[in-house]
Amino acid sequence: MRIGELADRAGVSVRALRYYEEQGLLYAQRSGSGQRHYSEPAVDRVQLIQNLYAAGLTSKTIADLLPCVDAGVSTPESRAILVAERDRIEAQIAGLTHARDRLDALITLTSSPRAGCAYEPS
Amino acid sequence: MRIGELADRAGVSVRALRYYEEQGLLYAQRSGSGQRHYSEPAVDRVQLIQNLYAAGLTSKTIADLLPCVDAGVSTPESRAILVAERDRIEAQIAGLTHARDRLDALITLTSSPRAGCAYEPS
DNA sequence: CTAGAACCTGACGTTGACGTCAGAGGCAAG
DNA sequence: CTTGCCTCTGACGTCAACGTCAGGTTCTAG
Repeated sequence: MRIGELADRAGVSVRALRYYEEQGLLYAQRSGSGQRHYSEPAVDRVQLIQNLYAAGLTSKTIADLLPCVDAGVSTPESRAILVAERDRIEAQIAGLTHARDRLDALITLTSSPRAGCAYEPS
Repeated sequence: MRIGELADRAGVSVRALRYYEEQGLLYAQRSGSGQRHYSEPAVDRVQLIQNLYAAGLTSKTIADLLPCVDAGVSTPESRAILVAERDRIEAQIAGLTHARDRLDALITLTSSPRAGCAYEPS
C-alpha cells in the first residue's frame, strides 16, 4: 500500500510516517519513481511506534529498541533501557493516578455545595 | 521565603516559578526592592501545579481551574473542563498501562532465550 | 489525454515549558 | 566596604514531533 493508505489505516498523518522513516523507525520499499510502498505489518508497526511515543519514549529510544523487537533478542544495554522505561512509565502512571484522584476530589468538592452539610429543600 | 528557597523546597527551578507567575498560576508579595516573597502554602501550591503539568494539563487550563480550587466552587464550564481532563487522564493511564504491558512482554520475550523451549546444557 | 488526487524532496514554522545569558541591583558577613 | 551570593527584568535559545508551504512529478479515473 502507499503512504496515504497506511496513514489512514494507522491513524496518523503522512508527514508523521515520513518523519518516522527519517528517524529510522520505519522502512519502505521504493517504486521506480520513488514512491514508498508498505506491507501489511507496517500498520501494526506504526501503531506500536505511536504507542511508545504516547508512553513518552523519544525517537532515539524507540530507534534503539526496535531492532530488539525485530530480532526478538535484547542486549544488556537494551534490557537496561527497557527496564528503565518500564519503571518510568510505572512512575508516570502513579503520578497520573494521583492527579486523577485530585481532580475527582476537586469535582466532588466543588460541585456539591457544602457537601456533608446537605440540606436541600426538595 | 524568597524564590530560591521555594524552588529548593518544591523541587523546581527558579525560572519555573517566575514562569508560573507569568502564567497567572502563582502570586507573590513583593518587597520594596521588588523581590518576591512567598508564604508556606506556596510550597503545596507549586507541587499541585507540577502535578497538573505532569498530568498533561496546559498552563491555560490550570489557570482556568485554580480559581475554583481557591474558591472551592466550580462553574458549569469549569466542571466540564475538570471532567474532560479527568477522562483524558484516565485514557492516558490506559494507554500507559498498555505500553507498560508491551514493554514487559518485550522484556520477557527478549531476555529469556527461546522461552518455552528451554533446554540449556548445564 | 487530461484533470485532479496523491506523492516526492527540501525547508521553514509551531508550540509549551522552561534554560540560559546579559546587565543591573540588593543583602548579609567579615 | 567589598566580596559573593541572591534576585530582578528582558530577551533569545532549545527540543521534539510534527504542520505547512513551495515547486515539481506521478498515478488514476473518465
